[in-house]
Amino acid sequence: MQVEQVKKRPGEGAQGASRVPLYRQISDTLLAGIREGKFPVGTFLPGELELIDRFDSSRHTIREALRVLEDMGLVKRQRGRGTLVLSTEASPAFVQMVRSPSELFSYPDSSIFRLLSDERIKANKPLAKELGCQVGDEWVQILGLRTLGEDGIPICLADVYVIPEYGSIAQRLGGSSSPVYEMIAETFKESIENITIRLTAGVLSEQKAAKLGVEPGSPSLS
Amino acid sequence: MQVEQVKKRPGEGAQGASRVPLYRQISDTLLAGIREGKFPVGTFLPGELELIDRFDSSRHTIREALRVLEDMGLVKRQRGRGTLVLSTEASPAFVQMVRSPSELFSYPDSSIFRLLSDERIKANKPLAKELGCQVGDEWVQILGLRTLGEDGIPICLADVYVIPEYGSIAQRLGGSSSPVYEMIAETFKESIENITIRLTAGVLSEQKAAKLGVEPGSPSLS
DNA sequence: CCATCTAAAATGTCTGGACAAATTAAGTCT
DNA sequence: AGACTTAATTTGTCCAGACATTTTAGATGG
Repeated sequence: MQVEQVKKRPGEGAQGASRVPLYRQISDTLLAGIREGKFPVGTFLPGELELIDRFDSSRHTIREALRVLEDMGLVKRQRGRGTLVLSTEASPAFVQMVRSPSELFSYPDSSIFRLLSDERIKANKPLAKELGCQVGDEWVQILGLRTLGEDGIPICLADVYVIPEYGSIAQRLGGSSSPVYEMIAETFKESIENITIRLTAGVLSEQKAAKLGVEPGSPSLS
Repeated sequence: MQVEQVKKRPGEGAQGASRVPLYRQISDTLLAGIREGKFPVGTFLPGELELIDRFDSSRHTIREALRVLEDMGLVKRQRGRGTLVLSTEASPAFVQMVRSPSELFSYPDSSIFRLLSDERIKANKPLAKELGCQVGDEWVQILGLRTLGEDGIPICLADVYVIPEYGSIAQRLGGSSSPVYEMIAETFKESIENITIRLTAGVLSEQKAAKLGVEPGSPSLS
């Protein structure tokens, strides 16, 4: 039905570019401007109306782009005033979360972990064999990449498969007592030992888990 | 067209209540519903269209409300699927987690982690693309499988790639202060947040690390 | 000169509508 | 039964307009 579609005008250049949302392109442009010094820290970004004119887009899109910068902590928006540039570097969300007093700055470990994907998949043959399960079983695949610094080199790629049912348990653990995490982590570390790796993973239950009626507290996972 | 707008309550009646934006009221209502169990964790919230009908507002407003919940880490939105309820509590739960001293009561979590393989490989094309490195770069692939009980069903397969150089640093970290682990763990969790996953990874020095002679104290990784 | 008022500017909130893209489930064909 | 196609559902992106609220600066009047 809607196949014919006029393709709108944004796609005129290249559909490759259209894969990146407009508001993203705009936020990237503004971000570059901030880093280049076009919009120094302490000054105000152009108003929304001017940005609308400059990027030839709707206000909603402009605001979406500005929201990206705001979420990054680069700007602060104030009604009646404007969009104030706060910083040129994105402050990783964890910075303000780490309320630990000292051990924070002890290491200039500016590694950043970025979640690549998080999706339910069904085990194909090779994966099923590796996991020792049946083909078609559902798993939750978590893909994450840890990089060093901003554009830094990649350090670690984590590819983890978790069964959905396990999610409910993990959720319970996370909800009530985190020390369990600690313990599991230690368990993990213990078992590996010679690698000094710690890992704990849990995924929240999806409707699947709800359907199965896995009540928290029932150790009847086996 | 904009039909005169019914003036809603902002006018003169209750300006106190009018201070709360509509999308905020909606998000609060949904939040209450989540906490009350109307939308259990693991299920999906009503679709946007239904919410539009239920709250008699525009889609933009509904989406704004859902964005609030998303930013709180309570729900996760996925195109084509819906809005999944992840948790009933916002993230602050993890704050006190790190500090909890002990109480590592034993949990009937008889999961066992078994190391499957641990070998150096060279990135092929797909892996290189995923890692964002060049083909041929060396990595250490760690394969582990976590099973439940002895012969139990598999629960989690971990496939981690770590650069050899990073191993030395991990060793340094692990050797001296564990708080760093804490921090990294927290970082990780924070970045993922909506999945309640924590992960830290490091690799003990192998002969390789020894050969490289990476002295502890040299932060010259970058 | 100073207080007050007014108007302009800027972001916040809200309503319409339309198409795009991803997911899922149903259906069809082999 | 299994693979492929189709259609329906759902969120993502984008546009155009309107009014509200806050802030700032200018104008006014004492």
